[in-house]
Amino acid sequence: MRISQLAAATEIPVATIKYYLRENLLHDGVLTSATQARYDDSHVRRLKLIRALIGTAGLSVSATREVLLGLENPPESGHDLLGIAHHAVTRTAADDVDLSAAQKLLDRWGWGAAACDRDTQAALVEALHGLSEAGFEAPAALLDRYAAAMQDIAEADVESVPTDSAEAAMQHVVLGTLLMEPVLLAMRRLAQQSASVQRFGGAGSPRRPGPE
Amino acid sequence: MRISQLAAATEIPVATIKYYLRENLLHDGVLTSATQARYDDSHVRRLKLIRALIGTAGLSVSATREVLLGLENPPESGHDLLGIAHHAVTRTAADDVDLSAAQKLLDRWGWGAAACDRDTQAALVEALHGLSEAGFEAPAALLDRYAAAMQDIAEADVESVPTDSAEAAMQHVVLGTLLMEPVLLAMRRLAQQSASVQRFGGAGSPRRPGPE
DNA sequence: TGACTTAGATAGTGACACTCGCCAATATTG
DNA sequence: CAATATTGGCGAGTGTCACTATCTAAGTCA
Repeated sequence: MRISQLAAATEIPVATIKYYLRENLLHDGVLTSATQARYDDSHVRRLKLIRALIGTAGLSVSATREVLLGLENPPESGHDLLGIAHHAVTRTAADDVDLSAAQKLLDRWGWGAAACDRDTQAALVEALHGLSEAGFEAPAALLDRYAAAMQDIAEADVESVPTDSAEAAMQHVVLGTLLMEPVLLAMRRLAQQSASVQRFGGAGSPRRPGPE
Repeated sequence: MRISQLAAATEIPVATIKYYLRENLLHDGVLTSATQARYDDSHVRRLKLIRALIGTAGLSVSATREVLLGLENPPESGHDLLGIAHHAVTRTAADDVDLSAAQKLLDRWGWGAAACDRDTQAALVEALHGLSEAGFEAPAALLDRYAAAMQDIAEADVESVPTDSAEAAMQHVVLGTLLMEPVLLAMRRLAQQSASVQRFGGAGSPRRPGPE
């Protein structure tokens, strides 16, 4: 398969494929001469994965590179693999962030504070900070309810990891973590719309207050 | 309060405040002369809100403008207000998107397909498509479990909307929708880490496979 | 009076994800 | 074999975005 056929098969412009090659997101094809290389199915699959990570999951090119690298050189532990996925979507926290608020919540939810990544804890603290800065004080009961729901989801996540093949487990953990996020957010919005209709009545569609 | 004091109070550079003024995110101060204006507490609050929407929630400047506009000129129905918030985080779907997959899921989850916004449905379809393109086929049972959890969250969302003041309700719906998303995602990651330790054992921290 | 601040406008910056154009070397086609 | 098309590799350009810097005339304050 030549690059133009690869482009046709994936609907990605040749220039973009070349860019991904340069950025080491996509492995090189086999050079058959100085100006020709062969690509195969693995390139097609890889490109689809790249587009899903960059497009659907909204990762940056460099975060995508790290995730792909992690998939190729998997750590021994499934837990560390999860760390790679989480690291890709969580920006590094400053050293002086106060995590005590997060620790308190983790303790309350029984999520063994020690086991949890600093950066992810910082992300929670920052998100809650943004909320309160905007004048929204989330009642503890509401957060608890959210936490219970997310714990349920996380348990489903972890339970659904296949144990037979290590490679399948990796794919599953990383993709399930990163690509499922937009699914979950879309689900929440749809569920909100449904609940909102029942609560407020469906005066109009969410987008249009009525006939124009 | 002059602009430099406003900048000091919010820790936002003067140049950035001027930019927000130009972009109509922030209302003008009261001109006391051709080159002086007074700002007050409402500007401080507004700036904090803007930063939360752009920074925490990750909205674009133009989406932020639409949300703020919606907060100022509230629609009569709470449901329409939710639509404004959802519209801000959901890109407009093409006309020819096939929503039948979404309809089927909405029916199965009892979320009254008709009541749900087209664009949000399209976002779900697209997110699921990205997942399968990447080679991750989510079992229906897993999606059902996710849906149940998100429904629980959405019900908590809608129930927690205050009914006394219309203004408070607006703030609540919009901020609860937009600013809570990063909170929920951080919670999921932390819960995953906790569940992962219990499943795979905590061989190392998620970020570091071991002592270096 | 003179140093400092400001509104308002224009232009510039850096990051990001591509996208384009070029060239020499090949491959394909007639 | 010659004409045409394609390719790898590389440097440079594009458009978008959220700022950021600079300038000027007009003001404020000590």
